[in-house]
Amino acid sequence: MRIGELAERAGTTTRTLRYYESRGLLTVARDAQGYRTFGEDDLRVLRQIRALRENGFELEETRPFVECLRAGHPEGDSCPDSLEVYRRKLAELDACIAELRSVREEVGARLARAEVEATAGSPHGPEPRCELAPPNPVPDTRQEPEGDTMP
Amino acid sequence: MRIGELAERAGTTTRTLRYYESRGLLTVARDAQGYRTFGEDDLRVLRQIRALRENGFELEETRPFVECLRAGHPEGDSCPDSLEVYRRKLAELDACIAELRSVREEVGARLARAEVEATAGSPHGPEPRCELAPPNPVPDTRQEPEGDTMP
DNA sequence: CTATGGATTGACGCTGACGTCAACGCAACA
DNA sequence: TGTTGCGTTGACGTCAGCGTCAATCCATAG
Repeated sequence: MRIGELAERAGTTTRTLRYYESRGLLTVARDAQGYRTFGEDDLRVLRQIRALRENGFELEETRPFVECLRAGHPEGDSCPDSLEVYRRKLAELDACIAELRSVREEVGARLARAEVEATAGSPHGPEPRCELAPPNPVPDTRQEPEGDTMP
Repeated sequence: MRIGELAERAGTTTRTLRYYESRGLLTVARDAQGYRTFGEDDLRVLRQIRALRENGFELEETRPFVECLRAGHPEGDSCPDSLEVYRRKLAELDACIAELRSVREEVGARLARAEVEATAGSPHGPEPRCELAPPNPVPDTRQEPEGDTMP
């Protein structure tokens, strides 16, 4: 199987696969023409990666799962490192949910307070979008002393 | 008041203020030396912006609040456009929280399932971080038909 | 006179996960 | 002999919100 077929079967693009390879997540063999050659195991690895990505895991966080699969285990989460990633993600999710709820309450309160002074307008279609957790962690380059609202 | 003082009083940097100006959020007068000159109203505008940003509002979403303040209203959320932003943000937050909870359940279930097969390891310090909502909406360049898991 | 401190503009860097060219090679089909 | 159609590498673009120089100017303190 070559890169185009694999991409299609995995529901992604060739660019993505080459990117994964550049990150060391895909080990690639070449044929006589210099074309990348993949097998069914690579497809399994890819599906694992995509499944995790869709749940908001960073690419780097999928590495233990990939290595676990490549070590011959039937599932990517059969290894302790993968479980550790699960646990970290759960903690992240819990923290994120708590934070979002607190923000939600504050915004809700502000809206309610502001709506009292003036007659409100007409409801209107919203277009919500959401971020799972990791991508673009809002550059926290500045060192924060201790307890800070995390944006 | 010049830019350095305003930055310090608002708890931000001069770079940030110049950036806001470039986005049209700050209207700036210049003195004889070409230095930017600010007043107390600019400080109020800035505080409004920073407060919203800390709650996960995009810079662009603060614009109605800024314009509301500049229109002479005592609060940035005294105008209908600002309220509309509040409502949109509430919808976003609700959608995001729901999504995160569903992911949390799935990851939790996967962890539980995987923990059954092997004796688990030692708990270990997590380092959670969180995203409020808008920044970096995970490039949805591909057109999705309808119901998709939003990553 | 010069050092210092703050101001100015402009331009590049950074993060993640790719998208999007460009310029090319290689094979099969007409 | 084209011409598709796949593959290759390399490099730049994207999104937000700034950080980080660099070179220069201005005024005040010593």
